[in-house]
This record gives sequence, structure tokens and C-alpha cells, in this order.
Amino acid sequence: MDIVPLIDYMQKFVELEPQEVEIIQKHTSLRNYLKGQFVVQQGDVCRHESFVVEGCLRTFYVDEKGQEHTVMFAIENWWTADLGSFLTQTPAHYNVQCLENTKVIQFSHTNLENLYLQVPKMERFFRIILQRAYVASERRLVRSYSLTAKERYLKFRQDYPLIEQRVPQYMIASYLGITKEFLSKIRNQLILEQ
Amino acid sequence: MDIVPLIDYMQKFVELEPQEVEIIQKHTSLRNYLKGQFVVQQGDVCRHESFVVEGCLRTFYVDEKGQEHTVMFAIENWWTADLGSFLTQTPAHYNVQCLENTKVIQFSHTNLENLYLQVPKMERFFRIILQRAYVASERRLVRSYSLTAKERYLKFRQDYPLIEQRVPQYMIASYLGITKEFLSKIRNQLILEQ
DNA sequence: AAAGAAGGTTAAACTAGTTTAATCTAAGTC
DNA sequence: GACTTAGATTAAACTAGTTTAACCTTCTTT
Repeated sequence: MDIVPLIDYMQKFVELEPQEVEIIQKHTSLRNYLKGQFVVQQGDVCRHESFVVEGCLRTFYVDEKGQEHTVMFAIENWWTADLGSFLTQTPAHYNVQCLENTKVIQFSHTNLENLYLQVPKMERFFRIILQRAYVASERRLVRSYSLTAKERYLKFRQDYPLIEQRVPQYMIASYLGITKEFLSKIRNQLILEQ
Repeated sequence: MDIVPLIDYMQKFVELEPQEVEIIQKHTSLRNYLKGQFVVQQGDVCRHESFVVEGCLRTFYVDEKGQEHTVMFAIENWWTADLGSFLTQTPAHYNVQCLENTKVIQFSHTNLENLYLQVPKMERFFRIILQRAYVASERRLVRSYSLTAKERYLKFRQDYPLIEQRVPQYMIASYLGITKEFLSKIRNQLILEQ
């Protein structure tokens, strides 16, 4: 059974009966992507919500001036999608690209809506997941206003040491809302300080 | 029945049976606050999630340097709380203060957990509400990085014309992540442009 | 009507972070 | 082993937004 990592993850939040696990399995699909491939492309409708089994992805947005803004990273046991696009099945604002070869478990929109009806516990599960996601997003917003770039970088390193190792610096810079040149300067300062 | 505004709002997302409405009523309480009063104070545990029936509130955070950062505003038909604090029943990072005399419908933490068990539709309801809140929060974050202060201000005016009328400018400035002086400058520019 | 509060404006000096552009490094690939 | 390509660094000139400080406006209170 290939959805074991997802079920293990879900069991942390809700208790699932064997028959529920079976229904969940019928409503998901597995997919492998190569490094560089896109799970979602800006302008297309986001067809799936993906649970990362293995690999690393980046969600980013290219603005009118052509600048890239990294919205989030996702590694093992994280969820990724352009949620706004997925929920309303309208064109995506964001791109989701694999930074490594990546294995995901996916829910299509109709399958997920169906699953909510057949396994009401899924409502509870996603309610809990979304609460956490919302709180995290709000905290990040507050930090973006109340901390300097250097403080945000230190916080990022502390919160996501595993991600820092796996992604290029210019993506971290755009996640922090600064240029790669300025991140480079900050890093240099930090080395000199010690 | 005093929870009519809440029920009307909920019916937009889920269909409620009369007996469910009754259970919901038993798990909520009504409360009136005067202008200036605090619904949540930084450092205290946030005991309630509040649905605004009438009035206007601001969620803000005072950082170590003593600076205020406005996290959100809430008016009629919005929800407010320090959700992170409410969910984990740990000290709040934020203050929620009434900017006008305000009437809310509140769920305590235990009542809400109870209600989830008695009326499973509540899970669905909050799942949907949280999806929207998360998407909105993510969009605001992207804007904070990709737009200039002036662009953010114009967007705010466009998105929340009702709020703009009701709250002082220095709070809008801190919501936009800029100083009141700079907002004043932007407003002056906008007048000159026309 | 005088006196505070609370909010808003203006302007000069300043700084955190950007822009531009050149150089460096390392890894793949022909 | 030379040649792209992708990423990282450095530094000088610049700018969006901050800081400080003084002043203005309006409403509330007495």
C-alpha cells in the first residue's frame, strides 16, 4: 500500500478505521515528478492537492515586473497546491515546481469533495490542518512587518534548517522578501560577527 | 433568538436543521463591548472565538521595540480571535480591541470542541471558512512582498472601502506595514495626481 | 471659551534594502 | 580539458520608506 505515509500523517490528527483508509486510497493517486517539472503553472487551473512523500517543491509567483516571489517551500509530510485555484477551480496565481525528483499523493477536486461526503472525518482533518496553516501564515505576515531582513533570515534558518540545506539561496532571498545580493551581504555580516 | 446573524451567515456554507441551530445556540454566548475594551490581551489566553454582529475591532501586536503592528480588522460578519492562542489555549501574541461599541457571538474552546462532536457540520463550516482565511492571508503576504506601499494602500482601499471609513489612518498605516507619516505622504501624492 | 487628547501633516536628515554591473565558483557536458 | 550554465559574491550609486521633531486640526471636557 503506497499511501502509508499519508495515513501515518493523518493518524496524528484523527483516528481512521481500516475501511476509511480503503476509501481514502480509492480517492487518491500517486505521482512522480522529475526535478524541474511543474505540479501547477500560473494561469492553469490547479487540479490537485498534493501530499509530499519524498522530494522538495517551491511555490512561487512571477509579478508584472518579472520578479519571482517564493510563497512557500514543501518537503516530506507537507501539503502543496495553489489552494485558491484548487478550491474554486479557476486559474492559478502561483507555480509549484519540483526542486528535486519528487513523489506525491494527490487528491483531485472531485475526489476530495466526494471523500468529504464518504469520510466526514476528512473535514475534521483538513479543518485542523488549515487552522495550523492559517496561524503560520499570519505569523509570517507579522514577522515580515516587524522584523528586519537579518532577523527574518535567522528565524528562517532556525525554523527550517532542513529546507535551508536543500534550496538555492536566491530562492530563500525571495522567500524572505529581499534580493539575493542583500541576503549575500547579511550572510557575510553573520560570518564576520562570529 | 439572538444568534440569527450567525445562523444566516453559516447557512451560506452549510445547511442547518432546526435542531442543529438549537444546539449551536446552547453552545454560544452573546457579549457587548464598549469602544476601547479588549476582547483579547497579549499575554492572556484567548478564551473565545468571536463572530461580529455589530461593531469594529482591530487585532494588533506590540513588538519588543514598542511598535504596534495591525494584524487585521474585523467588522460585521467577520470572525476574530488570536486563533493560535485559542486553539492551543496558550498566551496570546495579539491584542483584539474594539474600535466601536461592539456586539459579538462567542464560542468558548470547550463549547466549540463539544459542538464539533454534536454537530459534525461545524467541522465542514470551519474547514471552509479557514480555507478562505488561509488563501486571503497568503495573498496578503505575497502583496506585502511584491507591491509598493502605494500599491498596497490602493488595494486596501479597493478591497475594504467600508473599513477605511471606520478606522484611523495610523492603524491603516500599521496594517500596510508603513509609518503614518509615509501614508500621509502617499495620500498627498494621490491627491496631487488627480 | 480654554485646555487637553487624539489624530493628521510637513519637511529634513537618515538608513535598510535595491539596482546595476562586474567577477567568481562549481558543476555538468561536449 | 575547454565551454556553457546556474548560482553566489562584491561594491558603488541609488531610492523607498523611516526617524525625528515641530506644527496643525478637531473633538471632548470642563
